[in-house]
Amino acid sequence: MAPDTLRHWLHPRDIAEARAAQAEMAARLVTTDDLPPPPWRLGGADASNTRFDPARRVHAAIVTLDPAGGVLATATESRIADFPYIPGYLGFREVPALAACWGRLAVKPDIILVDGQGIAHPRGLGLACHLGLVLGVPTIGVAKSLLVGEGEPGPDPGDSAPVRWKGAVIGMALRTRRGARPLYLSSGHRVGLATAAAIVLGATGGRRLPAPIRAAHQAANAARRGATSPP
DNA sequence: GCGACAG
DNA sequence: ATCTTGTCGC
Repeated sequence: MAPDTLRHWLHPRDIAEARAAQAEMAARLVTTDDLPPPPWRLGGADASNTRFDPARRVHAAIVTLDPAGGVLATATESRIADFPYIPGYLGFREVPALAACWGRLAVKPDIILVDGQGIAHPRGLGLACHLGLVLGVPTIGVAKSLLVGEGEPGPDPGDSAPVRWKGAVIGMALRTRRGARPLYLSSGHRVGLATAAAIVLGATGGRRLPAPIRAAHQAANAARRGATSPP
């Protein structure tokens, strides 16, 4: 893509431009499987924010795990976000820092599990889609709550229910652990929903969140704790 | 106009 | 997102 297109996708000057960038990206999104053959190295992406400064400094992390779950590589990036947190526009706040993490990550994963929505988003372009398009890498949206749509799975691990919104299925509510709130999965980029569900369920290991997301969360928190300057 | 609202 | 360790329960 042209350099200025990347600027547009990462640093819109206002909401109108951000919406236009999301429309461009949505037109390029691939929501069916376009993956290398397994086994895959799974990655996790997440960001941590500071209390009392919720709309400024972001601490992002991407980790790579081997098929057995061991951490192969970690990269973090702490910076002042140039876009505030606005529901529906999270990508513009977190993707620039996550892209910096990707550039320094010593071992790249085949698929990234992203802490946020994929296409289960008002304009079909959640954080996972945004990151996948900017990096050109397969991604899965793994959210802990819904932004749009509805869906309630049964109580047993593995139980699922479609997430429906405006008459269409946009994702899947998946119970990964008994007694815990479900996860909401949706296609990010180049990964279909069925494959996404199999991958997430296989990486759960008895916990609510899949291992790559947990590892990324820990790395992002560690970056925040260890960050210099104002907490 | 009112309420909802990933992280 | 963040404030927070131990504690109650399966």
